[in-house]
Amino acid sequence: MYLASLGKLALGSRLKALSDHFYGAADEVYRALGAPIESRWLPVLRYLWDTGPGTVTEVAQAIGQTHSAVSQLTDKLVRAGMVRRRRDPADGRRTVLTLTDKAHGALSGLGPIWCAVQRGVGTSLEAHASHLLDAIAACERALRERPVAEAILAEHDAIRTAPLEIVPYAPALREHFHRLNAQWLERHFRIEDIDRAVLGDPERYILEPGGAIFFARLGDEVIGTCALLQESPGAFELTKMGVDETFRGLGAGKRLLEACIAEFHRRGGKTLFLESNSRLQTALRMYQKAGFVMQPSVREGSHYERADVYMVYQRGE
Amino acid sequence: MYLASLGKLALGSRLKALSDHFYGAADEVYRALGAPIESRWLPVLRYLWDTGPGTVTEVAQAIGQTHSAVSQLTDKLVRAGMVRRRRDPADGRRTVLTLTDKAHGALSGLGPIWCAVQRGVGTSLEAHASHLLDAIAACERALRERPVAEAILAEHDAIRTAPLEIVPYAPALREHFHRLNAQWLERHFRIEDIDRAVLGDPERYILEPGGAIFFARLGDEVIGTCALLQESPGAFELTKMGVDETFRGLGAGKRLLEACIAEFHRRGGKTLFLESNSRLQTALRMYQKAGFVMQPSVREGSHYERADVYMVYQRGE
DNA sequence: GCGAAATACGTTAGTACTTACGTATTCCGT
DNA sequence: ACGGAATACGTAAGTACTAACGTATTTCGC
Repeated sequence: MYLASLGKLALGSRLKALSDHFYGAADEVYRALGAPIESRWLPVLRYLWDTGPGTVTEVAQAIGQTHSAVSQLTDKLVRAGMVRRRRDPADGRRTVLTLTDKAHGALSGLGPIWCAVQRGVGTSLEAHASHLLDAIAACERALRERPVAEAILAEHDAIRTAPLEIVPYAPALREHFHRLNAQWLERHFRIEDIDRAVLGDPERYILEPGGAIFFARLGDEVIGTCALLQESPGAFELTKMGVDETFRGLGAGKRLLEACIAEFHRRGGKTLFLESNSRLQTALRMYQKAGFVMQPSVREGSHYERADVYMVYQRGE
Repeated sequence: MYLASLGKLALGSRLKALSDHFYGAADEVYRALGAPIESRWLPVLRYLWDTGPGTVTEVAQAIGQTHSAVSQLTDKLVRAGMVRRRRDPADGRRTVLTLTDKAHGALSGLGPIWCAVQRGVGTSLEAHASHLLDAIAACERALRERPVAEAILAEHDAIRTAPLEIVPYAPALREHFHRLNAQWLERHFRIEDIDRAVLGDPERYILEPGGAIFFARLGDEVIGTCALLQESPGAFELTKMGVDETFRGLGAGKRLLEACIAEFHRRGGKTLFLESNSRLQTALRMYQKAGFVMQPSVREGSHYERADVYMVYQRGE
């Protein structure tokens, strides 16, 4: 699913879709069993059922909606004969909502259905349902304490003011080389033996044969890396390009690519190629813009199982 | 929050609220930073940006919405000058959506904002954000394989056909006594020392002093329990009433209560009381209906910290 | 005890979708 | 080659909300 690849950017859309799915399923069940209620009524009806008559604002706060929403929903419930509106004699501003006898009759027959919903969701989603509920509860709590918008703006400030720089390999950065590459390998593919070797000892597998490794730093954070591997004298492979998922879109990949190409020229390389996978469309477009040209078939004797794209750098772009 | 107490029944409502929250936060950020887009545009714009021009249906499937929604959103994007509609020359039915130069310019400047969103949501919600994403992905997958509505209807069928019966204590049921009580204790309070003792060895603490324990079975499952404890000769306490959360609403609690009261009479008891907590409104209403009357103050020398309600059974109801 | 502020609620207008439907265009079997 | 089925899309109508506003009623400060 495409939305999943957007990560936290598309949280709203995915939550909405899930929400609609559950509402739809509930209504399907109510219809199939002839229950005289709709899924959207449930919070109001259950609240009045559980805690007795209540005012519009009280109900609205309990179920996390605006008083207008409750008021409009009440219109429908009154029309359906489930709820009565009464002026509060003690406070003329308030409207007290009360379940009618019809509603009491209807709701008391719904026990088995609600029970089936609880259990059916559980059997259909297994443990994921509880995980989802737990995650929702945790997020509701966190959002009440720390507004997201503020946190995002603070992050934006930090990102904008921190300088983005490309630095060459240093032993202290070895673990970052592993971390940044493991991230995308694990997400999209799996770590092959050759990856494990190279990521574990980049000095031996990349630097000693005459290659180079660069890192992108944003302030104190190491957010990306890319390597230039000398395959044979004068023939270089661009490989192990990885940018932290949460730092994509800052141009770190492009800067790393430029640094590698410059290094390739500085060393008087003759050919520069790369192998990649067609799933990584964003990366492929970046390679193309930098001057790599798609080859008609994969490279012979490729190191990687996942390689289904072979690109070669053409000097003149 | 009231909705949380409804468990899986209110999943739709809570997901919707969360969804709206994230949309709102995103829009707040876009406004604050002067970004020329809205949160609802993101899936379409990002799709076109990531994978190039696409048809209405193609976009709709990728972002999980109807073609109508995409078509109407396209109207807005065209009006905003971000997207162009073009007839597909190869297939006159299709409309190809393309980003305008203006959109390309706008989107290429949004990298840092999207990056800030990813990171800001992460810092605000900490690990909960990833848990939520994982749970969403897992549920999306599960829902595609097993429709919830069917699972619910199957559960309903099983519940309706299984007989609900009340049975007395048997050693094989001891673990159920613990399980059913631990469930509500852990959810609402904490397990006190006296609970641990009684739940661990009900034969010694309840049966031997002249009490009784009943269980509610639904088919093969043990779904509830309740105990009658002889405090002093002729004085009984109703205690340890617990019904599995996913089996509430089937009347098991009421049946257990009736069984205990009948047993109290059978043993010629003089007084019957219970201690509870004002948070357990549903249970209190059930006790009231069964003939228990709220006392003005808590019982002297109560066993429990959590007790703030004291009720005494009045024969005549 | 009186006027301003706060509150409670309903109404209106608007948004972001959905379902249902109508109209092109293409596909496909004969 | 042609008629019906499938498809692609747009439009209309409806739903479930929210935000904004208006109008009662109550509360509060002095």
